[in-house]
Amino acid sequence: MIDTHAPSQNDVYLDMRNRLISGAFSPGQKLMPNRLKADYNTSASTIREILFRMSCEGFVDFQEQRGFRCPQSSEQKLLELTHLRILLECEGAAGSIRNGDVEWEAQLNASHHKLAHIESKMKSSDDITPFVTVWSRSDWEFHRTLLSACGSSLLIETHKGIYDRFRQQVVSELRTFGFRAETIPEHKAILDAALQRDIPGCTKAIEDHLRVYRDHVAGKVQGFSAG
Amino acid sequence: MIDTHAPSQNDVYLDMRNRLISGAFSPGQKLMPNRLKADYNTSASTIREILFRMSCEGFVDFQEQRGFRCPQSSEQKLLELTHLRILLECEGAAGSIRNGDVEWEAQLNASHHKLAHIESKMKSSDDITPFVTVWSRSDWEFHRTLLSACGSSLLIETHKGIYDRFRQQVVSELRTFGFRAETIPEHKAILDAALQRDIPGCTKAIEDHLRVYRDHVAGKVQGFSAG
DNA sequence: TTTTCAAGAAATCACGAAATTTTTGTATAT
DNA sequence: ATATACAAAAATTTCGTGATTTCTTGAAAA
Repeated sequence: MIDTHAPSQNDVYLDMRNRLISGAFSPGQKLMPNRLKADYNTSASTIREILFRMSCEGFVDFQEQRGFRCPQSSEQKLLELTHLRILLECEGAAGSIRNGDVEWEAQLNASHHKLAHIESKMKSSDDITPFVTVWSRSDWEFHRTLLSACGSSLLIETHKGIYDRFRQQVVSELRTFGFRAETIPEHKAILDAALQRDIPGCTKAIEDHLRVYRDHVAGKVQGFSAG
Repeated sequence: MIDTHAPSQNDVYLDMRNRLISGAFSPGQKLMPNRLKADYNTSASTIREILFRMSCEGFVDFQEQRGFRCPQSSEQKLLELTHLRILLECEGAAGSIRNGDVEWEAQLNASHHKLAHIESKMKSSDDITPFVTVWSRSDWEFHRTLLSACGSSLLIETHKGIYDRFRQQVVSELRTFGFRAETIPEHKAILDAALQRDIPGCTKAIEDHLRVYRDHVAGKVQGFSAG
């Protein structure tokens, strides 16, 4: 956003959404159109409109006459988000396993390869922060590809919304962005089961991958650090 | 909307949403703020903002620089909506069965009683149109109550969004609003299984209740008329 | 110290006009 | 007759303003 030209509404939308998801605002923080307009070289009305849009999707809280706020994080929210993400992701993966062709297998392989590459570098690194942005994108790319052949664009869209809100919560609660050393074998297990067309196995692998967030909430897990 | 005073933004939102769901606009029809503002005695900007909100929820289509449209109906959409509705409703019902207390049982009984009352009147009536509005509300109330004790407000909200879009599609494809004579025993089966805390049975009853829309799409069912 | 209240500051909301883009209709050329 | 170019009309998007509401501040009373 250095260009002096006014960016398109959609650019602003995408950037704001990204900032929200990646924890650029602290939970509960007020999001004021009059302040934000400076960041994008547009008017307050435009920002307001965009904030409004995002409040429907759950990325910002909105109260009439009280403006917009970055959503408060809570364990309950993360629990519900995890629960729903598991449900949608298992259903979508099952669909892809049933319908996916060789092209899908290839794409899944490719996205996992990139993800594994980054994750192995992160594992052997003290500070993961420089990787976090790329890893985030790769993790999404892998999970997105997993569902991409399920045949239901509605399921895919719904899952994306939940996935992003899940990420938003994880970032604000765990400053690791959700990366753990264990994600490496977990992602591998998902990939293998999917390529073997093993629906129950894939379902289980996805549950195992995300179960940790449920347990975290339930207070059963202490360590969340990477490495 | 006869009052000359400007209604609150939320009133307009609710009414527009209702019109969209109940088929007041034909699929593909343009939704222009400049036209619509007359219906509500507000400005075009307000209408625009509301339309934006609803585009996030999927009740209207939006294209940049091209405005808003009532969504095109398609069999594929109904299929995907049905699929997702089954998934969410089964999961939510299972949660309610696990967590629901006596109060939940009572509410479920009450909402089913009202629903059954209307449906029996509709069954013995030639023209169902006068009942359609009340029936719609009752059907929603029953299914909402079914999930109300599941413990996840996120699941409830997500389900509501899908339910409403499902209804929107059904209305535009089948002018019966989705009522069939068979819904009466189907609703009863759902109620009974839920009260017996029979999760597999309830899941199956829900699937049986909604399966007909899948089959309709697949061309396996001809008659959709009520009675 | 805590609570109440009022005045000032700040933010939100609805509105309509200006600017941009798309669509429509007509004339011209191939 | 079809296609292209151009102009007029219509619709969409953006943005600044004023009215209304909410939030903050600080002094007075309990």
